[in-house]
Amino acid sequence: MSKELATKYDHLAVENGKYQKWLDHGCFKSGDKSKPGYCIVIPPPNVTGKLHIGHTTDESLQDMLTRYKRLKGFDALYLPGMDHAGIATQAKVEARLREKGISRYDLGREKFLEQVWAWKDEYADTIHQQWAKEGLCLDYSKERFTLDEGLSDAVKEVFITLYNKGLIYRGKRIINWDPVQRTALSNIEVIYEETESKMYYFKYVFEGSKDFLTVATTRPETMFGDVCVVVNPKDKRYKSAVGKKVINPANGDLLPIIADEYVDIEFGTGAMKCTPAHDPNDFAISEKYHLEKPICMNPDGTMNEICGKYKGMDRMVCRNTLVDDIDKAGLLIKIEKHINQVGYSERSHAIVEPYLSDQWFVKMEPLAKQALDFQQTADKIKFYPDRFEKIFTNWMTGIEDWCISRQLWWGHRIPAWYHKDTGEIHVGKEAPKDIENWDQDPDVLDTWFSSALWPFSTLGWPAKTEDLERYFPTDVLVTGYDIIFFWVARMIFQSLEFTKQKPFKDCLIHGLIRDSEGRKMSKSLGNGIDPMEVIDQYGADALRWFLTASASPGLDMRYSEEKIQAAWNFINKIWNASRFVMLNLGDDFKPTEIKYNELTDVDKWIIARLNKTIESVDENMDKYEFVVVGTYLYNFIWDDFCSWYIELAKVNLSGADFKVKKQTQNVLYYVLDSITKLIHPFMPFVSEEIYQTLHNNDQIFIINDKWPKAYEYGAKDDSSQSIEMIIETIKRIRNYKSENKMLPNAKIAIKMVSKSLQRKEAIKRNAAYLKRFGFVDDLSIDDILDKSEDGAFFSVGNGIDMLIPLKGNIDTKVEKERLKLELLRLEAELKRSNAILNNKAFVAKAPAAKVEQEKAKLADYNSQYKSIKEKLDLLK
RNA sequence: GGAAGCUUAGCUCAGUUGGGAGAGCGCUUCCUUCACACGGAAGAGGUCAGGGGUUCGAGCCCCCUAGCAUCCACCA
Repeated sequence: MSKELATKYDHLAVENGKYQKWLDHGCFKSGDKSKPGYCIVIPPPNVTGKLHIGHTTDESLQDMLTRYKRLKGFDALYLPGMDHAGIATQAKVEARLREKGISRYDLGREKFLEQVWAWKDEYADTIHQQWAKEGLCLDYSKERFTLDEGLSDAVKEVFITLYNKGLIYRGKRIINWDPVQRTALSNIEVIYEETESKMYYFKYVFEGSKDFLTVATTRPETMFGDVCVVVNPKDKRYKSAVGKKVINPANGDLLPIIADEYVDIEFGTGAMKCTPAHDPNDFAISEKYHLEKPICMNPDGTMNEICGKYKGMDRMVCRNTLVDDIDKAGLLIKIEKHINQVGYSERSHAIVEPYLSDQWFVKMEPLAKQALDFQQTADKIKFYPDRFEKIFTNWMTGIEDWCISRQLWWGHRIPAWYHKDTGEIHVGKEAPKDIENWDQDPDVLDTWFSSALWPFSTLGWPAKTEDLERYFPTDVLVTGYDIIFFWVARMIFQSLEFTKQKPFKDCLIHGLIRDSEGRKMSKSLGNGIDPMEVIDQYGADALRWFLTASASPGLDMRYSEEKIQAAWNFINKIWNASRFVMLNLGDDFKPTEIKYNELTDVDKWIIARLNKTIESVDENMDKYEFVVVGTYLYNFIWDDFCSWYIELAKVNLSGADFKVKKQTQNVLYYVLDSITKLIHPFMPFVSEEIYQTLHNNDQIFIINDKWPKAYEYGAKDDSSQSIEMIIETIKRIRNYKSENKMLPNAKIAIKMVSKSLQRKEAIKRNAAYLKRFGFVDDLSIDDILDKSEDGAFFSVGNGIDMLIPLKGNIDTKVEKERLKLELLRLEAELKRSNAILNNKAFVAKAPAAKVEQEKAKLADYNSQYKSIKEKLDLLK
């Protein structure tokens, strides 16, 4: 052991430089064909800025799984990449330009895109540095970007194929229009928020009459686009009105009154204005009755030329001005407060305008059906937790067509050209030959269109590559529930359509990280946590342990610094335990073969505990139950290994028996070595540091080693009763001293009593531990207790009693009370145990092992009860 | 309106086919013993939201109620 660990865990010293070394030694390279393949693709972060703690959560889980699989002997590929993030990135770059007083239109498309690419390079760089700090074992030789050549080709391939199959079409539909970004949005990019708005009631006077009917609206400015008033045919109030005309108070136009079942008699006045170009339901009515669809707004949300004097006004200004004017004309009846759901743009937070516009759509019904059918097969994607499958299938059922065109510049240009004269559409990878006669569609595709292809486009699709063959379908997708619709669902139907396979076998959904008060982290609240600051302060290992080992699948978790500190403390504990081991192995230590049968009881005990831990960890890693894994590791390392084994081993290490010492050293080495691998997926840096130090070699890397095997030593049914008994006895002694206000290190005499030769032998073998940790200076072992002997009496269990002799110094009254309490406790146990065992249904139905276990407990309680009862009777 | 969650110790949360209520932090008492005081030892603290049901047995399964938060849909 030429290199020693520092006395205190220093995360900065441990983590600095390691990542580069891993890269230099190709630790993250994939492609070893002698092993089975395994693959996780990173959910590509947006190149809009820095990674936040949500990314770190995702990535910690993915990295943990990849490292685990590597140790398990897989050729595990963790594939990196980033997303161009159309709207988001363009908005950032536009905002930056705006500070200089420049708009994208000033620059023009080409110059503007140069600016965006520069931005992309800058932030890609930042993201790379962040991944390094997180310690992600990404294979950078396979890194992809959604706008790179291969992926762009995949996008074109998909677009053209779907177009030719009739699953992509261009049409004039009501879409969600963001007047700030000046682009169409898909339905899920609109966030509905309950908003207090106003309901305006206007008089619509009948043509040639003074009578009127009342129409209510929340958006008066759209009245310039009205084409009729609709009532329900069953509405008696308006029976006679149908077929007549009323005057639009906004512009004096005559509007026919028509009848349609769509109108809800109960709502408002029962008379609805119909604005086909600015409302999806009105649009449907206009289609049904072949009505005009006049548009009254410009793309930037100002009123257009059909609005007369309101032309050029912003829609909200127009609303107020128009209402004033109508009021002056005596046609305003009332204004009421009205709570309704208003749609806001996810990115710009502008109020979204339903707007009639020419856009490209993906026809969802056949694709959704394919995905839903697939989930009925045995080959279906497994969601963890499985309730998210329902979220997915519910959404896919009855889903509307996906608007995929965006009036932006940053993104995949739609591969469609329109003939200047004939209007003919050409869709293809290349432009038509007589390009001078054609104009390419200026729009780009929704950024999620390319993300949807990510699991296979990154592996080379549409080419039939070796990687695709080897790593696809990918093994698990890890992401938050907030993007199931945006991304997960779309990957599934696109993958099924184009590869005829699922994109991933498992889908692991995690929750969101909230602040310590349970609020969502957001820029406006300023409550976001920068993962890089946390890493600087506590280390990536501590942050990763917190993120992976304390979050239940699918549930949100609160961030708090105390929890990170607790994680740090745990690592510090591991660090110091490692220090202890290395100090006690010595500089020239070379492990020799562990001869299991020659080990002391404590050595066998820790190996039994290790075996059980490995078994449980394996089982729960495969179920993605990381909290359970974390609990097993924590308890094993802190309680079993640090609190008990290291302490007990001190006896072996300081003893005179060289062979015992050497074997215990071997076991310490073996267990610590196993621990480093067990924690490696969670804490890659510190585990590497300890591993290399333990092996006295900084040119070997833990990730290339093998995951520990349960029962490499010892058998499954090995009993570790003798050490459990020793531990129990030590606890009893400590408790007795504490209760009796004795110092913990007060010397004490004890008498251990058992009729079993085997148990007496076990006590004799392990007497040194009792002496050292119970501070026992006089230990005697007997077959039978002379019940008249004065002292504090205990039944330790397992047929062993203990007496702390007090030779006349005992307060008999107190001792009697203590024993009575103990009897009461045992009586309750006996009652419970008997009740269960006397139950025929239990004995018949419960697993045999469970029944046996209960019987053994009952026997033990009985013997303890008997011992104490006898002793108590003698005191009377 | 529909769906899927959550409610367990003072706080934050685990609790894996139903079989003796757990952890971290905080709190009390004691201990600077040669891995660790970012530690060790011993403790206190819970009618598992409430009510009903199934079962020999329920924190866990079923039903109802209340509170909290989420997603989807939506009427002008």
